[in-house]
Amino acid sequence: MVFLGNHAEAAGGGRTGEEEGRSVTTRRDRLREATVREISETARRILVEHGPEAVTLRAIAREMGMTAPALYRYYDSHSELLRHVVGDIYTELTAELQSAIAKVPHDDMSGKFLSVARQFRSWSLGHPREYGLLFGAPIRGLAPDEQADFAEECAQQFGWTFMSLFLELWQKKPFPVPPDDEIDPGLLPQLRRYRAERLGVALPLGVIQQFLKCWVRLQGSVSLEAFGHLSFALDDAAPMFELMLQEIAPPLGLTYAPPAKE
Amino acid sequence: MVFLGNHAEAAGGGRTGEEEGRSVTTRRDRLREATVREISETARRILVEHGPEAVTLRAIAREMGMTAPALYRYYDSHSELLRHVVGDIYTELTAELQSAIAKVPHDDMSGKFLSVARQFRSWSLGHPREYGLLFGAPIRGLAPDEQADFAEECAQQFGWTFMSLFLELWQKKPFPVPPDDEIDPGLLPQLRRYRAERLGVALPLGVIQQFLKCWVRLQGSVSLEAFGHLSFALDDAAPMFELMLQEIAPPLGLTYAPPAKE
DNA sequence: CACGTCCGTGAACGCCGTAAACTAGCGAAC
DNA sequence: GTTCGCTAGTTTACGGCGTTCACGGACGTG
Repeated sequence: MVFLGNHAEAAGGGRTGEEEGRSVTTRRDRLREATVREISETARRILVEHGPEAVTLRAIAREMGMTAPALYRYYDSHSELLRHVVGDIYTELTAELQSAIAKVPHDDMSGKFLSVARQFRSWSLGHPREYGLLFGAPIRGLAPDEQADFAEECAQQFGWTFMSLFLELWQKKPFPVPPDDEIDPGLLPQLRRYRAERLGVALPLGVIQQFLKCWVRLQGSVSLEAFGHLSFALDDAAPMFELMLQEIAPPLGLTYAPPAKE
Repeated sequence: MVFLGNHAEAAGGGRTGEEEGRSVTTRRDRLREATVREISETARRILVEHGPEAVTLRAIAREMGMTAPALYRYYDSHSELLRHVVGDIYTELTAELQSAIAKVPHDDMSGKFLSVARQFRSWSLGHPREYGLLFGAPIRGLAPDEQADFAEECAQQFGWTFMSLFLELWQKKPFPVPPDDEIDPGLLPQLRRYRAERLGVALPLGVIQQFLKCWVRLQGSVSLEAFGHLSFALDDAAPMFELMLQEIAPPLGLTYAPPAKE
């Protein structure tokens, strides 16, 4: 599996001419890395302050005191730059979720589950522009290149955060899952494939089905709320979210507890 | 309440100089209306064939054998044109859902419910670009003007399709709903406001809560699938959708039935 | 010192939305 | 029946966009 704990690496793509192996951090490389970081941060700031359509090469460069073509020294295109920003955001989100898990006592699985779910929601509502970029309609900087796409990799890391919590949950205290012969025959091969290709661990397909059911409810709720598609009726959908958590928890052998008042 | 059955009206905004009341369909008006329709259709076609970012004024005009500034005779801006396209799509979607309801025997509420849910999903998967425009991250042609926004009006009509089915369902055969004092106190005033401002009918708040719960699951599932956020694990999420319907139906007093094989 | 590599600029191309000035033609009024 | 006003369209133009290219200057290394 992918599963890398740290995320500050894989920066330079290995231009020609280096002799492999030794001190890769020449002075130039350090400057370059700093610039790359500044580009991402600037793009992110423009995204937050002025919306996704304002994240143009010229605006980023202007903000940095450069001209637009200079950015081509760092990214091949506007799309690629955006994809890296997306990757960074995924990584940040993943870190926030991990930290939400870590804040809970190690054996309190119910607490971990509720904590990560609530943190996902609150991050999403607190970063609507970023959320839209990550989970909105797949339009702009799309077209994942044939190469290992940076954003895609970070997205998998993000997904793995939930999946691994789910695995831990089932391994520590198995909850009832449907046997294979009660699972929709059209779903079985897909679950099998997912288990083989992405998980690579032996576990009942019913666990994966249960995971997907929960995931759909969780991200479905968050998406609707973050995109404003519940505001036709509600200003604050938090109670609906908690209601969903109340429904989701028991079948997983978890006990619901209301959020700690701050 | 709004509730207008037909939707082919309210075209001309009533320019100055007419003497009110009589034959509003002068020859010029007819031509103009035809052009307006052609603009929408062209924009829609470009959207479907080349994606949302290709729907530019110049592209639409080019396709119609005109120049871009001519379109300003019909719409004040690119955004306003897009909002009208959005409205048209909402209207089409609403019609499809209504027809899905109408295809089912009048007293078969379970059938109606399942039919409209499945039709919503299949329309969404069959029209991903349109779906993204309607329900994606709120970015592009946004900013609903102070005036009665056309797209917004069509969206409400769309929402009403589900809400009215739900109402009919509850009126014909009431299902159990939580009493007011079991509803989250933070949710109560919101439900009350929604009932007063948008529904204007007397019904228990628990019904509205139940409606919202169902709506979140339904549109949440469809959104995730239509935006490709389930493809990390599944090629075909239909079984997951059916699983959700199986869970949703009983609490509403409905009996699930698998989709008719075509 | 000389060289190559990298970072950045400026100008340019073809898109885009939009504004303004202008024109051909229709419909109605004198 | 001519005239007039309104309408639907054009051309031109401006600024901003992504992107390409030719150029220069700075840096690190031999």
